[in-house]
Amino acid sequence: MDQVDRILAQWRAERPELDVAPMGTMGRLKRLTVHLSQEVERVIAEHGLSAASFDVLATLRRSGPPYALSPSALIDWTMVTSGTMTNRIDRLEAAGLVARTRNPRDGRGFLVALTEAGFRLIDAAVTAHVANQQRLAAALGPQERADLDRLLAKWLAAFEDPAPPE
Amino acid sequence: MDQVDRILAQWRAERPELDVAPMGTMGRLKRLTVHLSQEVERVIAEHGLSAASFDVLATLRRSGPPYALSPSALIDWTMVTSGTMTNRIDRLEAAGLVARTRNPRDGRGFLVALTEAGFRLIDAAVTAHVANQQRLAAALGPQERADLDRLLAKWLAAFEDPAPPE
DNA sequence: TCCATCTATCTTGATGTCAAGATAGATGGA
DNA sequence: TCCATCTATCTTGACATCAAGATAGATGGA
Repeated sequence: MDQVDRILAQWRAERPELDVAPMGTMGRLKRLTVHLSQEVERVIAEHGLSAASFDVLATLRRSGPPYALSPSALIDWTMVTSGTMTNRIDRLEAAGLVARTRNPRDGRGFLVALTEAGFRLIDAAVTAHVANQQRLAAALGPQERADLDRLLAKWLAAFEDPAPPE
Repeated sequence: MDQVDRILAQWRAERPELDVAPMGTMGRLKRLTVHLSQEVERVIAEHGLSAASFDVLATLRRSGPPYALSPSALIDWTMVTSGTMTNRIDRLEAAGLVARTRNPRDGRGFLVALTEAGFRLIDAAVTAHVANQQRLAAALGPQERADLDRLLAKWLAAFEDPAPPE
């Protein structure tokens, strides 16, 4: 009997004709995401980063040399709108962690590149982040983690096209 | 090979010493939550509500007669801070969907009650919302949904105390 | 070459959120 | 009764986000 069970019990008393089983699963998904995000953001904040900044820096870092992508490519990887990405890049640029350069192939666009400081910071932050994720995942056993991963992947496939973003 | 798989492949190429399996599961969890939230908010918006407003109205509705709770109780149910809840109540009050009354038992506090209009609106919105959730959950079979629910509940138990919020 | 159209990015305005602190009333022990 | 302390709620200021629209450069066909 967790918080979600209590919510479902209230609905069954007030609106017994509704089938609230999917609400239970989606409620657990949402609440779990909130709790995990709070833990993840705590560790990221220890490196002076917000989740939004970490997201962009990590995307650039894992893209490999020369650690530079267009704002459009960053948008495709991160599930945010163009306005949000402009704002994220502005803040990272002001912090000296990325630099905008004109895209030589397209005068409308830019390339956003990690600076030396940005590279060092995200490399250290990612190491701590991955260790933190392992700690959080330890609440489930190896088989359970594999089962969960498979189920999430199947559900996610209902939304995400198999084509790569770039 | 979904978007998360592509992200993991990049990390394995750039930082092969990191174990990114938990990152994969948590990434799927996060992305799935974003997609599901977008779908859920679309239907809620058809009733003129934001997810934040829906959340408060639904909490009041399922609490049963007299459909009134203190801001503190609403905070406990909804995982937001007191400042956020003040803002939510202000907007709902301005829209005529809830009313604040002094808490007769505690002069510091209030009771937030559904108005007649708020009750009618949330009852209609919840009906559509539950149908929408069933549609979204249909991407998995009955056994898969049950398995997923169990795994999420187990992980969630690492964060949520078994004690009720009120 | 020109221009209609498309695309990449940025701007604007409104929401929603949190952390930290302020305020006012409740509470219990001396 | 009084007061130190606790608690419920609100306020403030900073971010983050989105939708819609603006701007400037790219592109292809006439």
